[in-house]
Amino acid sequence: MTQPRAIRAEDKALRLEAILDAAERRWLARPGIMPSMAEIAVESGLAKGTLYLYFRSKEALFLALHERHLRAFFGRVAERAMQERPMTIEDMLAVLRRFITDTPAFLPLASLSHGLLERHVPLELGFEFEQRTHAGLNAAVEALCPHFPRITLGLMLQSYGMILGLWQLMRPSPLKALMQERALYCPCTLDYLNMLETALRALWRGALSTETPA
Amino acid sequence: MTQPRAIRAEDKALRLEAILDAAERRWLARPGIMPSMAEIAVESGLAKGTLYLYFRSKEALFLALHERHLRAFFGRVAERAMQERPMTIEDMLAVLRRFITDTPAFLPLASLSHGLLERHVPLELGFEFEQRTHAGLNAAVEALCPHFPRITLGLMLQSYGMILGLWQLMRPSPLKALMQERALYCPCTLDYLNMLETALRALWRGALSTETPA
Amino acid sequence: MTQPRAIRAEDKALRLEAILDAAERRWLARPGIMPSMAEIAVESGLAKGTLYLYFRSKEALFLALHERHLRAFFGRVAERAMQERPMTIEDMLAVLRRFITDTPAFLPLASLSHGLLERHVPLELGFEFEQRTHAGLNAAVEALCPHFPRITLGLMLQSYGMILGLWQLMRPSPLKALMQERALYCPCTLDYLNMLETALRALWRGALSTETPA
Amino acid sequence: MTQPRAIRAEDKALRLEAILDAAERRWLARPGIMPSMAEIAVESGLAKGTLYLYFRSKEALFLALHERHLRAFFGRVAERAMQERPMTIEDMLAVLRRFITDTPAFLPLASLSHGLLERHVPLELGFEFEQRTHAGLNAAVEALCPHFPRITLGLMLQSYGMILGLWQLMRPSPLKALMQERALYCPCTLDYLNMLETALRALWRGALSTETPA
DNA sequence: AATGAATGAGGTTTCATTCAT
DNA sequence: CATGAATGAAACCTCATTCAT
Repeated sequence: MTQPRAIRAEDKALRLEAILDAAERRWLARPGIMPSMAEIAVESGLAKGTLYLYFRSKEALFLALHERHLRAFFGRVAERAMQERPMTIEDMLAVLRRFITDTPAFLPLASLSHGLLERHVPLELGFEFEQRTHAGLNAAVEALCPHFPRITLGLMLQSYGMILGLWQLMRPSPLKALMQERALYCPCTLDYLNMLETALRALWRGALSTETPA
Repeated sequence: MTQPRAIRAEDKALRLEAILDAAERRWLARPGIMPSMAEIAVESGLAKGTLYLYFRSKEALFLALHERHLRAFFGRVAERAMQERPMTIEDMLAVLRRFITDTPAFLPLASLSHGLLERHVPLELGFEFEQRTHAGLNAAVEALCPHFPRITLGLMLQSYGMILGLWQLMRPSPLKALMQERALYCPCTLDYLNMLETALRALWRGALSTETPA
Repeated sequence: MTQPRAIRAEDKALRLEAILDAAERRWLARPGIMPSMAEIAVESGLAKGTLYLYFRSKEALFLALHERHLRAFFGRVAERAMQERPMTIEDMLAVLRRFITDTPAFLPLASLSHGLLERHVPLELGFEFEQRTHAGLNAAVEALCPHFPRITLGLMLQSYGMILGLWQLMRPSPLKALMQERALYCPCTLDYLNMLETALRALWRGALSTETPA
Repeated sequence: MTQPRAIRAEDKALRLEAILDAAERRWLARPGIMPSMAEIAVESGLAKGTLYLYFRSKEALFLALHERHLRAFFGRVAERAMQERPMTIEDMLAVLRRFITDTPAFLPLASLSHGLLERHVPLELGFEFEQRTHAGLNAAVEALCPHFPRITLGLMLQSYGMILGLWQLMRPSPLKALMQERALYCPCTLDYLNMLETALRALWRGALSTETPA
């Protein structure tokens, strides 16, 4: 009933990850519905109070989960960028598509994270999150520089914005299913990933093309 | 204490708008925090129950408010497009910037609308909303066609996604203020409107440029 | 849209009955759920406010409906009692069974009437109801006297109590269906009408038998 | 402000009973009016949320209270039946009268329980309640068998129906007081307990008498 | 007489968080 | 460290009734 105590820092880190795993599983079980702390506690086999030993608040927990996603994504980008063979926009899109497909919890959680979490998290906690994220983003940009000399932090931010915003407009939902059924939209608009790639292709082409106008 | 009765359909429409006005004021008073129905009732000088004569639920009320925003925006676009003189991307961006500036409640509410409302609103209600919105969007696209022959519904959707997503990343907040203070980001990232225009310029240039690759 | 005005007392009485009819229809549409005044208004084709011209309150309306039922029952009893041929307990039970079957709204409404209505109805209104009911009951007892010389007001009251109480214990309901499905009760307990007749037979035999003990 | 924690199962059972006690006190304070959960919380010295740790819903709470009553009654019956000396109908009635007098909350709550609770309680919860009650009833019948060889489950049900139904017709109320004042009824009808005993005597005599007719 | 727009009280339940054990 | 019992704020919506038209 009572879990063994995590004494060493190493064990604590493992337990923290286990909690995040549990939260992610519950999140995916009912996408878009924030699981309650009680739910996460049951899923992780710990008591509610124990969660608060590892996270100051529910928001902090989910912010950490989101950060884990971002870290994983930056990692994948850097990994690909490190390889010898040159990268094209299509390569970049492939990495993105792969990540989104592998990490189904990423997009719905990201929507929430930027929409709600930042507001309800102590300033200092949010600041540290942003700092770490920014560092990771910078590293990714630097890694990409050899492949896309004209890349900027701004373009990355814009791309992320597109990823998020388009998701909110096109995420699968009963309503979307109904609309498709009644043939309201042209087929293309119903496939988030394709639409996203089209958009990012245009965005990057427009941003990276040499003949930048005024 | 008791408000005069709205008997004629005309008066009812006015009262409905007045309720939306009240909701918008409360929304702006504490941006990002959904006001309670009690709050809106006080602000509008009506009783709580009366609000439910005009809106089936709280979500329906806010969805209507969002729809009013969208209608207004489409109206402005169409208005400009109807004029004789040709439009450039910059003209389009000017209309957008103007609208965002004039309608401070638009962006925060739009974030919520697509994030939450569709989930909590009866399917049929959501469907009608989408249908009307889609009609307005189509009208806007058609009005813009003479100016941007290569414009598509998809590009409009992508642009809206960028508007939304970027807002969530860059909306002003105490955290953003703190980050600026500590000089974490380059100045440009702190100005949502500039960043948005840069992004849309790139996106539209990439999408509308004649040398569209595969 | 606006109904013709009921000016003559006769027309008013008709309209009053029409309202009761509407209430009974709605009551039967969802047995056991008190319809709202709005519902009754729609069903009767009148406006909510109009109902209050005919009944002081919702409770008064349903009390009137219940009284109509009782009056009908007493009428049937008297009608049978007036006939030449002698009556047995079985004849009495047949009248009762017939009435219950013909008037499905009677029992559920009676349960409510005695449970709730008397409490929420102005004393004077309740008093008048009781007075009229008592008169009808007395008349029924007198009509039955030739057939059952030992009959008393008390026995009638006890019988009515049995009708009501047993109904509450045995009324059909999803729970009862589930219990039957799982064979919890012996079959006999599941048939209200049979159980009631068994009970009343015993009650009347015990009460009317000549060898009344101390 | 914060109550001591009930950690052991034993303490929890005590607290559960304490909540039922509080509910019963509030119920008696305004007979027939269901106290709100807030009221019960105050009376029990606990927080509202704590009540929900012990009962799934308000209805479940009152159903448990009713069940406690029934259990107590069956207990008393069994206790008397276990004694050596033979039982007569009058002994049975004495037990009943004693219980009703000792447990003033029983009858009003029983009326509600069968009228409303079963409808608003999840089927499974209601089923378990019925099952337990049925077991208790069976035990009582078996205990009574030596004294009343012809006793049946049906007779017990009929008796309970009479207890309930007659209560609803004769429960004390301002209206009843008014009627008595105006001498509308003969005195006997105003005394529930006497009327009930008369009725049950007749019922049992009729049901248990050897000369059962067709 | 008829209408129906406006009123506003009323109560259940959830769940993040705390802290005694 | 771990537990889980206790807390209590927060907000929606219904619907009987009134009364201006």
